[in-house]
Amino acid sequence: MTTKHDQISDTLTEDILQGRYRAGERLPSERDLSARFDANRGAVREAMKRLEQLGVVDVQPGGARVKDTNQASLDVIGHLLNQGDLPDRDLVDQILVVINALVSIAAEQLVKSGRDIEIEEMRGFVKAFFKQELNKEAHSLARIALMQKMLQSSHNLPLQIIARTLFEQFAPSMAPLSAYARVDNQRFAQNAKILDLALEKRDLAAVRAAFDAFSELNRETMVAAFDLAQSTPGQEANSL
Amino acid sequence: MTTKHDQISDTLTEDILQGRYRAGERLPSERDLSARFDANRGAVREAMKRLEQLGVVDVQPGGARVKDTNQASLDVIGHLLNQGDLPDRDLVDQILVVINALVSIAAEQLVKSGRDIEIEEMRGFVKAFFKQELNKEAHSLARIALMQKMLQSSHNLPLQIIARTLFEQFAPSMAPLSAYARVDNQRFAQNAKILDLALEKRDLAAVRAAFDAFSELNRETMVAAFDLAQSTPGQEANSL
DNA sequence: CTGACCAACATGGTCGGACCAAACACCGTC
DNA sequence: GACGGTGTTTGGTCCGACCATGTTGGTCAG
Repeated sequence: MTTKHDQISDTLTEDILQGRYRAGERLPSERDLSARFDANRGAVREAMKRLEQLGVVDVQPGGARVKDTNQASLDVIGHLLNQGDLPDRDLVDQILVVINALVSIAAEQLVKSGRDIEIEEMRGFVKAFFKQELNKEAHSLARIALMQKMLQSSHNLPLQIIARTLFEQFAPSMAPLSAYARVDNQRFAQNAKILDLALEKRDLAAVRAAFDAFSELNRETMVAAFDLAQSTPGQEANSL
Repeated sequence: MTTKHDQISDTLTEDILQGRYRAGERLPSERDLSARFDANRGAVREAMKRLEQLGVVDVQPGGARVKDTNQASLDVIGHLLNQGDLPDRDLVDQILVVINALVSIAAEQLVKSGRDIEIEEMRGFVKAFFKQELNKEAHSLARIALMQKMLQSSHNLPLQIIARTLFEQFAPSMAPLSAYARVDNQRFAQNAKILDLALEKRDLAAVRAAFDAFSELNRETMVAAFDLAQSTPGQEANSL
């Protein structure tokens, strides 16, 4: 069982994100909330602290007011994705754009100032795509490993934090869609070879171009899976 | 006066980020902490909730364990910047890299799918740099306005959230450095003209290149100011 | 009727003490 | 030395209370 203050904060977060409380509006008092959730005020307060840190609410003496979504913390993304049966398609696309861009920066940093060893290690991950007989799961794991290695090699803390935060919220929402994914191994292999070559030469522009192509292919794959899932609804329960 | 649980969470955050508690180590119990801070356990619990949400600590029945920095939330950046007299130079550079990249993505999105009106509005902000008689403050404001307009035009929520979060933590740390900034108005104007032209044509590659150059110039300016400040210490108090 | 002022009320912040279930540490048993 | 049980510690929750401040509504002078 999850803790009580987590239930409270989750419920309130959902309420707010779904617009049941408009931005600027005042939330019920802690005493009212403790009555509504049949909980002690202390538990409610802990939940409020969470909401506050999530950036969806501004707690002040006199009352707690709801903030606008775009003033929230990055962690709201996960909540936004979990609204409804399927995540919002636009949001999914936006996240993919950002993730790809972040990994692209990491690649750039790697080429610019990475050690030779790191480049070599990176090429090892890229070479995983040369083998075209990868099945769907192995392919997915290889893509994730590649991205994570890239981020790690960037030696850029904010970059790593942002990417991880985004990814952690994104992955669970996309997991049920893996059944619909269709990966074009050949195109991935093609792109991987170009990327590998660019890495070997440490050609910044080439790496950038190759990696963007790689990312774009990745994004297309996921968006296609998403659209396919959306047009074939009602199979959420038996995906496991 | 700040609230008590804020003092507690700030102090503990600082302690952890400065390595006084190693990753994996257990934090003192809530009861011990409430004694140390001469506070009620409820206040400590609220502080712990904040630390937990900050991602620097993992609270579980049995004890609270310190997490690794790169598992933290993006909000730790501000705390990391506030350590010591002057922010860490590498971290500052990393943040600038990320911010520039984010705004660059926004620019890309704008060119790809922005409405004509938005492009025009954007050009208005770019044109602000044509006038070379801008003083330091006006120039700084113009740069910020340009970036924010760009992010807003991207219609990418995660992007906006990330950029805002980063910027909000970054700006206060950089404020005292504005005195050391030396802006090369001419180069900015030059870059602005190229960027303006690229925007007019909606030439994606050109916009990207122009904007990257613009960002790089921006970054150079700030890093230079930073280095100058670092070599001229002991003037923190009278900067206002 | 309008506007300024003031008192009563509501709200968040803090406190002290208490109980529970689960995790942990210790110790004797085998 | 490995194992199991027990007592302690820890976080999670509850209750009731007090304070300072913010909010609200009503009163009163203009």
